[in-house]
Amino acid sequence: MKETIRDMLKTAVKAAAAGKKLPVDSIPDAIDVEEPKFESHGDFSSNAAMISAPVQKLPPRVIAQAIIDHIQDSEGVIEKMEVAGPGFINFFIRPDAWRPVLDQIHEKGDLYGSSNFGKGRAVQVEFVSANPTGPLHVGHGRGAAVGDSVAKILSFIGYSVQREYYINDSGRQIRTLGNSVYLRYRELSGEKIEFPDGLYKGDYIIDLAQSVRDLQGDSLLRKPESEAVGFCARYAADIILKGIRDDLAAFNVEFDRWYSEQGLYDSGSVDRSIQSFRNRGLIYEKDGALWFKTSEHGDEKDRVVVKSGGETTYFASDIAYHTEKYERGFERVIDVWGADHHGYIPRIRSFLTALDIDQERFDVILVKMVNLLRGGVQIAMSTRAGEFVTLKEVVGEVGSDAARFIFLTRHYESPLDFDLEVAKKKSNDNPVYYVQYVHARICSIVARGLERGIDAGTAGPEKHSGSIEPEEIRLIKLMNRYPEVVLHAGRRLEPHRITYFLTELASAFHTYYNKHRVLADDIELTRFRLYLVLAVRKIIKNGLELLGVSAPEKM
RNA sequence: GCGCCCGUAGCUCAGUUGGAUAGAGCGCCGGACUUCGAAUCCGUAGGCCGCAGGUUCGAAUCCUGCCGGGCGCACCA
Repeated sequence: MKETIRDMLKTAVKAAAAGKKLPVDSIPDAIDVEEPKFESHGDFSSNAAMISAPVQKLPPRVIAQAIIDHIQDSEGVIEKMEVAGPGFINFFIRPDAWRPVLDQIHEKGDLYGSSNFGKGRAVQVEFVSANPTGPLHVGHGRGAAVGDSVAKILSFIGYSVQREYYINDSGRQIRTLGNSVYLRYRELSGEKIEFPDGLYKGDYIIDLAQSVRDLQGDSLLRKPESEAVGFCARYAADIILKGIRDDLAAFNVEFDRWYSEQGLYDSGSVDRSIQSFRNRGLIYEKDGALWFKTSEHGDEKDRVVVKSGGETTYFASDIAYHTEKYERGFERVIDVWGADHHGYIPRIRSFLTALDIDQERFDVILVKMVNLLRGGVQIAMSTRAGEFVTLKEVVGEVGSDAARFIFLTRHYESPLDFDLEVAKKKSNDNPVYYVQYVHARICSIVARGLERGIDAGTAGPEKHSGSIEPEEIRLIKLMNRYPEVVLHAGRRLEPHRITYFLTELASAFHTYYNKHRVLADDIELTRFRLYLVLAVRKIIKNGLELLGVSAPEKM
């Protein structure tokens, strides 16, 4: 509909110019056709005349009038047009002209809202990527919800998407994990242990130590410490990673690939990467360490890749990893990180510049923290002390749907308060049910219709020529907007836009439902309304799917 | 001290990448179930969009400077 109007504007300007009413026969691409906030401003409004003023060298209102005079409305969708305010052109759509939108929705079905914006380009979304040193907590849950939803949306707008989890399974933290488990293991074997700071203290470490004992008995005590620690590290990381996979599966998040950091070392990829940058003079030696010249490309200082002790840093494998991402053929790479890592961005960006990779091809989604509350009271969390609420516990308590939806109710850059009690509430406090309820309600209506012998599947508008209610037009207008909401959410990588849209659509539906009966006395009217309501159901389901939330038929 | 993010209704937050008169939910108060699901709806109140300048036809949005908050500034991960 918007495009139609845009086209009409272009042709009108050409026609006006041809008739010598305007000096220039084109309009800038920057013009907008938007839905005004106020109904009195029409269904659509354009700033074309104002934007064109500098080009046409005429007052906006004069241009606007000239355009209106030359609008050709071949399809007859416009009821009236007017010049308003400083030079807006307002369009009022004929109520009947909205009906074809319903046909489009039904024709496109599950694909309504999808597009080919991405043109099949390969994009990778890497998210969660939590170290396998402990269970996932709520913060990871938010990252998972955001990453997965972004992936779904991008896929829906025509990208070829791969979801990846980067496993930090090498380096010091894994050794720390091994040490932690090993010490607990010795403790369980009867030794008196002074548990040092800096090790992982959660109860899960003791559980892991116990299962090492169940498996190996006392045998590790007789082995050299490094070997024993190594065993504990590998064993613990495996178990924890398996737990992470399970937790994510319960959260309806699936990855296409689990990428091992250790693999980058084993394959020699890290060494090759370092060597290649060394050859190019981008990595140099100083004070016995190897440094990357990130400062030349925007970082505030150079960064160490290999410490003087010979140990590589996290940045070393990240260089290799991100290089590989592009070598694997991804045109776009999106990393989802916790906001506390934001200082890391210039590092990666400067390295990409060094690689001569266009910055446009790299995005970071920084997800801010989650404040977990219970009944308005904040729950204290400390990863170090091992006191935190896990994702598994939250999903177990409030359910995957509620958790995912709430994680996506805010822009990811905004800190999120997550109240467990609210998440469980079955009321308007809780937007998940508000939206899901629409789906269930419509399913229920359809079922009742069937009882009366009306098959909603064959319902249609064809014979209904009566007038359309304002609440019906409002619903159709909203649904008409859905494709661009999805597109925008995808372009900006902002799933919350879908959440907001669904809430708005749900609200419009509930209002409609309370005012008008779908199963009316008039059979043709009923068929039309079923047709309408089925379209709503389709979009609710589709939108929820993009958020990774189910659309129940009964609640 | 430097960098990034953020200040919008009592609370939690949106605001279509510069549009007309500022938007929701919650909370408060008052209403609506003999008919398709009340997990719903309807109504009222609530605002120097942190402050001060600037850019222009037009600013919550862009620029500068303050004030206030969060985070980051390692041969950490």
